[in-house]
Order: sequence, then C-alpha cells, then structure tokens
Amino acid sequence: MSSVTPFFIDLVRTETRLYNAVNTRLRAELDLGTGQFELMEIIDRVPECRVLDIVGELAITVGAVSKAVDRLVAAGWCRRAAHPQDRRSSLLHLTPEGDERLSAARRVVEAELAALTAAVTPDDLDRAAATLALLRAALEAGAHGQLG
Amino acid sequence: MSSVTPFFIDLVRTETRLYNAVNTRLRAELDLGTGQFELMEIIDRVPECRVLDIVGELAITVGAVSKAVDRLVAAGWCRRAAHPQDRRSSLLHLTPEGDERLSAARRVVEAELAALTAAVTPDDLDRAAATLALLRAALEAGAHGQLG
DNA sequence: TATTGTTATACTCTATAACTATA
DNA sequence: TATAGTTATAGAGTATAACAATA
Repeated sequence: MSSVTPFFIDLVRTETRLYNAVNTRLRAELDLGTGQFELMEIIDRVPECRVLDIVGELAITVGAVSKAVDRLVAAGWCRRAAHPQDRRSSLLHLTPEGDERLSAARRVVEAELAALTAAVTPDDLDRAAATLALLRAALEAGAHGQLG
Repeated sequence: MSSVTPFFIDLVRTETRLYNAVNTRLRAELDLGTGQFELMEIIDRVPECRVLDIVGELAITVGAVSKAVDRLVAAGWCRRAAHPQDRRSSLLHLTPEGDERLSAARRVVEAELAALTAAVTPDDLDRAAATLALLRAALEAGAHGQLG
C-alpha cells in the first residue's frame, strides 16, 4: 500500500505557498490579511452569521474568532447586531465598506490564484478540487463540532 | 472559465483539519507538535542540513526556524555542529533520541492520516497528490528563495 | 446545567529589522 | 558587500481556562 504522508506534506507545502502569496497581494493592494478575507467571505455568505458559525467553518478557536471579529469591527468592515431570539449571541454583518473591500479582495484573490496555478491544467485542478472537497466534507462530518 | 478560489478554500480547510488532527495525536502520544515533526523530517532527510535549507522548504521565516531549532535542541532531539567550511553556519543533525522520536512520529502520522482519508479512494488520493506535487514544484520554482 | 461568547495567560508563528560573524 | 544566522519587537494565531450572560 502507498503512504499517505507524502500527500499530506505536499498539501501543507502547497497551502503555505498559496496562502503566503495571496496574503502578500491582499496586504499590498487592500491592506487586508487572508484571514480577514476568509472571515468576511463567511460573514457575507452565511445568513444570520454568528461567531460559532465561523469557528465551525474555519476550525480555529472561538477566542481567535472573537478577537478577529473585534479587529474587523475596529476597521469598520463589520458590525455586531443584537440577536432577536438569543441574547447571548450577536448577528454579524458586513458594513457597506466591508462589502466593497470584500468584492475587491475576491478579484485580487482569484487573479493571484489563477496566475499561481497556471502550471497545472484546468482539468487536473478541477479533479484535485473535487477530491479535496470530498475529503473536506468527510472531515467536517467526522469532526462533529470539534476542531480538527 | 471556472474559478480557482473554491479550490483554494477547500485546500486551506482540508489542510487545517488534517494538520489539527495530526497535531492532536502527536501531542497526546509523543508530546511533539506537527511543526517539530516537519522540522525533524527535513533534518533527517537533507544531508548536512542548515537552517536556511529548512527555511526554503517550509517557506517560513529564518527567525521562526532559528527559534524552532532552539526548542528541538533544548528537548535533546537535535544538535548544531560546526560547519567545517563555513563558520557562519551550523550543520543540524538529530540525536539518537530525536531519531527514535521521529520514527515513532512517522508511524503515528501515517496511521492518523490513513484513518482521516479513508473516505477517498486511494486512486483519487494518488491523483490529487500528483497534482499537488506538480503545483508545489511550480510554486517553489517560481518563488526563487522568497517566502510564498 | 449547557451554551454563547469574551477575556486572560502563555506559547508559537508572522513580518520586519537590527545585529554579529563570516565569506 | 553579501550571506548565515541570532535576536528583538509587535501583531496574530494556537491551547487552555476562567468568566458572564443567557437558554
């Protein structure tokens, strides 16, 4: 049987390099980190988004998300609104400025990624994407709310 | 044309979950982090390994590697030896204890990854691995020593 | 009691840069 | 001068856990 560890190592190395490159472009052009971009993507996509929704999707700690939201709020890109049914919780939504920043970031990210992945055929990339999506879904189904 | 961003997001999410799970197992069973495992893998594999060799492979900063090596040395798993030709540099090598720890870690990592990726067929996994390896090589060729 | 989030501590990593020693 | 590595600072991530407010 073949080993899975080399796949893991290539996955980690590729992720690091893509993430770093995207981060550099976003910082230079929009004064935004990749982490902030990911947070804003989720807040924009998930209806009535709460902090724990972000925790579940990013698989990072609730403390880290809470502080990251603080920074988005301080930047003027996000607001916390009172949750009508659950007063422990806040509903997160982007401000108009946040929405504009996110739209611009999406274009930068896509352009940078397209350039970086040009060495691989679209067909191979699509197949790898499908496998990763499947693997991701299986990992999320198995995690049951825990990180990892 | 199809978008590359969803591929990137699935890549990052999958990497995070696999990395977290491996990290949890290594911490619990060997009191070792995944980052330390990666460092020791490189030190073990690269002949006459120097700090900058690790920087080039992991795409993290030289400061982070220098401190990480400090921790490996403090744990008794690695030593710095004087470089015979270049006295600015040290040659890194694992101690016998480090070697044993690495061997044990390899088994834990492979077992954990095999369990986590069971939802994907070996054939699909091999193809995704080949695509990632190709993409990784292209990114490393393009980076020319810079991070990213 | 369990859940949602905030806050605190300590550690690791990030970028950036000053700095030493050597090539 | 350039390179190899160490060290320092500040910001952001990690785990862990105490904590408040609410379900």
